[in-house]
Amino acid sequence: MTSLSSVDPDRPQIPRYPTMRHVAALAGVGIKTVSRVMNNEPNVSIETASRVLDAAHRLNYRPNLHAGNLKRAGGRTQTIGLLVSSVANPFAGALHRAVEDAARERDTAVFAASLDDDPLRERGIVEAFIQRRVDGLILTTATSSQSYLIPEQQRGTPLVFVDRTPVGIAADAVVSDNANGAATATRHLIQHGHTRIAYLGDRHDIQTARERKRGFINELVSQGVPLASTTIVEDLHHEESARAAAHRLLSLADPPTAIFSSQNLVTIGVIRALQDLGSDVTRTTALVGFDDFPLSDLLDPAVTVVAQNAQQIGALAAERFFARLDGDRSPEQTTIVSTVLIARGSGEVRAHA
Amino acid sequence: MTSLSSVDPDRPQIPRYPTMRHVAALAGVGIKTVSRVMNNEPNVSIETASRVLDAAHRLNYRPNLHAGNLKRAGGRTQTIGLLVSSVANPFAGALHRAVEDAARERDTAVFAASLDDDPLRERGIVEAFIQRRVDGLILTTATSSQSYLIPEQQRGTPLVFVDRTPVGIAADAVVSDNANGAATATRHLIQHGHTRIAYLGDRHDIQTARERKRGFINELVSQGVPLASTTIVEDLHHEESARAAAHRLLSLADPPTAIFSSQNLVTIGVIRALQDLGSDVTRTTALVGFDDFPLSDLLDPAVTVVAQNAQQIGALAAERFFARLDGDRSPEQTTIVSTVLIARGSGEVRAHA
DNA sequence: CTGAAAGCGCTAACAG
DNA sequence: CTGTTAGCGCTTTCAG
Repeated sequence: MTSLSSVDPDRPQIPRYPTMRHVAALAGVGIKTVSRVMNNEPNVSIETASRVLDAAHRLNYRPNLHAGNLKRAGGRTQTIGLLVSSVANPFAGALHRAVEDAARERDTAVFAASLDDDPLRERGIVEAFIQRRVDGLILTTATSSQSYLIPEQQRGTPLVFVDRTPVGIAADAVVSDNANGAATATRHLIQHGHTRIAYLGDRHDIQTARERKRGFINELVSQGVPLASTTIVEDLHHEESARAAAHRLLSLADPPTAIFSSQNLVTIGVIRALQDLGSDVTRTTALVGFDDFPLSDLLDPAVTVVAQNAQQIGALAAERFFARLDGDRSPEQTTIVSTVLIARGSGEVRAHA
Repeated sequence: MTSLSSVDPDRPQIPRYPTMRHVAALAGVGIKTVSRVMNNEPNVSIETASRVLDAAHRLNYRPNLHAGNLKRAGGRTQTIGLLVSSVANPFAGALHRAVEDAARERDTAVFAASLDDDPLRERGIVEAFIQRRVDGLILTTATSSQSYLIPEQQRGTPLVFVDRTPVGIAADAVVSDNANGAATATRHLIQHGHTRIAYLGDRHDIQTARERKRGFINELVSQGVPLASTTIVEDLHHEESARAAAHRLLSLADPPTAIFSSQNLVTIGVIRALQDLGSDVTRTTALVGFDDFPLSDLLDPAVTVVAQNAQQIGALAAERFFARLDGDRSPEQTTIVSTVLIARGSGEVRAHA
C-alpha cells in the first residue's frame, strides 16, 4: 500500500537531479571516471565505461552544463542571446530561424526576446542574458546608443548587430542596404512616369526608417524631381496610422500618383486604404513597399517590393558571431545585405495625366 | 605553486568577469556582505551597502546566475524551454510572444527552438534544455510518444504541451478545438449547398491533422452527406504539394465544388491553384481553411477560415506552466481553446448545379 | 549588522 | 587506466 513515500513532497529532501557522485557510487567508480565517460575523454576501459553508462542510464542522470562550465577552462555556456523587434514578426522569425540553424551546428541554444522598440526593455534583456553568461549577443536595438555594451565587448563577448548599425560602439553588424533599396524603389517609380510621389515612413527615431527616407530623397534629387511635389509622412508605426495617413493623402485635391511605403505594416496599411477607396484609385496609384511580406504576390494587384533577406542577415550574423567566438580578431565589419526589387504589378502602374 | 607571473596574452589569465570576491576586496567587506547587497537581503547598513554597490559598479560586476543557483535552495534557473514547429512560422511566433510576455513578468528567459517535425530533433532539443536545467518545458511535439519525458516529470519539472496533446504521458496541455473547428468549417460549406467537398490535409502522422480530418468526416456523416462524393487527400506538408493536389482535383471531370484545407500552407497552396485556374474556377469553388493567416482578408475573394488563437494558447500555457512551478498539484488538465469561423467570402460561394 | 567555513555539481591538475 | 585534491562563483549555515 502506501508506506513508500513518507517524504514531504513540498520539501524535496532528495535533489531534483542525481549527480555524478550518485552515478559513481552506483557504478562503483570514482567521480572523475564518470566525468571522463560523460565527456568522452580517453583513458577509460571499455568495460568501466559501460558500467558507468549503465548506472547513468538507470539513474536517468543528466549532466549539469552550468556546473561544468563553472570550472571548465574558458567555459562556454553554449548559449547565445538574440534580441529582435518582436518574435511575432515575420522578419524576426526568419532571422531567428537562420540564427538557430547555425547555432544548432555548434550545439548552442538560443535565448530570444522581443524589444518592442523599448530602450529600457533592451537594457533589461541584455542584463538578464549577461547574468546567464551567454557566449554573446546578436541584437537589434531600441536604444539611441549602445555604448553601455563597451565593457561587455572588452571582456571578449561577441556582439553582432543586426538590422540596425550600432551607435557609440564599434562592432560587427549585418544590415540591409536601406538607403540604396529605397533609392531603387524611388527610381522605379520615377521610371514609370511618377513625379508626385509620397513617402510614408516609420518612426523617425528608428535608424532604418531614417536611412530609407534619405535614400528616397536623394534619389528624387539626383533624378531632378522637384521636392515640392512630394509629400513626406513619418512616424507611422502601425497599420492603422498608415491607413489613415494614406486616406488623407489620397483625398487631396491633387493626390500623389505613387506611394513609397518604407515598412511592412505601413505598406499593408496603404493597401487597405487603397482597397477602401476602390479600384479607381487602386489602379491609378502606384505602390512600392520596403520589405517583402507573405502573400504579397497573391494580392490584386500583386505588390511590388524592395525585399530584404532576413534569412541571409541571420545566417551572416551567426557566421560573424561564431568567427568572433573562435577568436577572430580582425577589425569590426559591417556587412551589407543587398535588397532586391521584385516587380509584381503595384509598382508598375504608370502615372496618369 | 601555480599562481601568477607567466601571462600568456592569448589565454586570459584574468577571468572574463569579476567575482564577488573582487567586489568584496574593493569595498573592503566580506564576500557574504556583497551577496547580501546583490540580493537585497536585510541586515546591511546603508553605508556598507553603498560602498558595495559602488565597488560593483566600478568593476562592472555582473552576478553569475548559474553559480548562485548551484547552491541556492531549490534554485530556479528562471529559464524556460519552448519547442515549436518552427520559430519562422506565424503561429509559433504569436505563441512564442505570448509565452515571452508571461515569462518576462517572472524574470524568466525563454529558450526557443524549432522541431521541423523531426522526432530526433525534438529529443536533442529537450536534452539540451534539460542539461541547461530549464525550470520546465512548453512544447509542441514531433515524436509519436512523449513517455520519455516521464522521468523528467517525476522530478517535478513542469511540462505543458501546446498545439498537440501528449501521448504516453499525462500532462497539462493547451490545444485548439481541432475536430470541432473542422466540423464547423464543414457544416458551413454544407449549409451553402455543397456536397462534393474535398478535404486537403497535412501529414497523417500529425495529430492535429488527424483530428481535423476526423471532424470533417464526422460532420459529413452526421449531416447525411454521402462520403462517396468527397475526396480526401492527405500528407500535404508544403504549399507546392497542396497546389499540385488542388490542380489535380479541380481538373477532374466532376470536380468538387468546395474545398476544406486543414492547414495554413495547404490553404495557400489551394489559393494559388485557384488563381492559376482563373476566375471561372475561383468564383465557383468554395474554400474554407483551417488556421488564419496574415492578409487573408485582403485577398480576392477574402478567405474564410476557422481561426486558431495562438496568442491565447501561449498565454494559457504559460499560466499553467507557472501555476505548476508554484506548486499546483491538481490533476493534469487539457485546456481547449476554441476556434472561430471567420466568414470572409471564399467560404460563402454557393454550390453550382 | 558582519564574516568564516562548508559545499552546490562539476572539471583541472595531479598523483597513483 | 583510475582516483584524489583543489576550487569555479555563489549561497547556506552559523558563529561572532
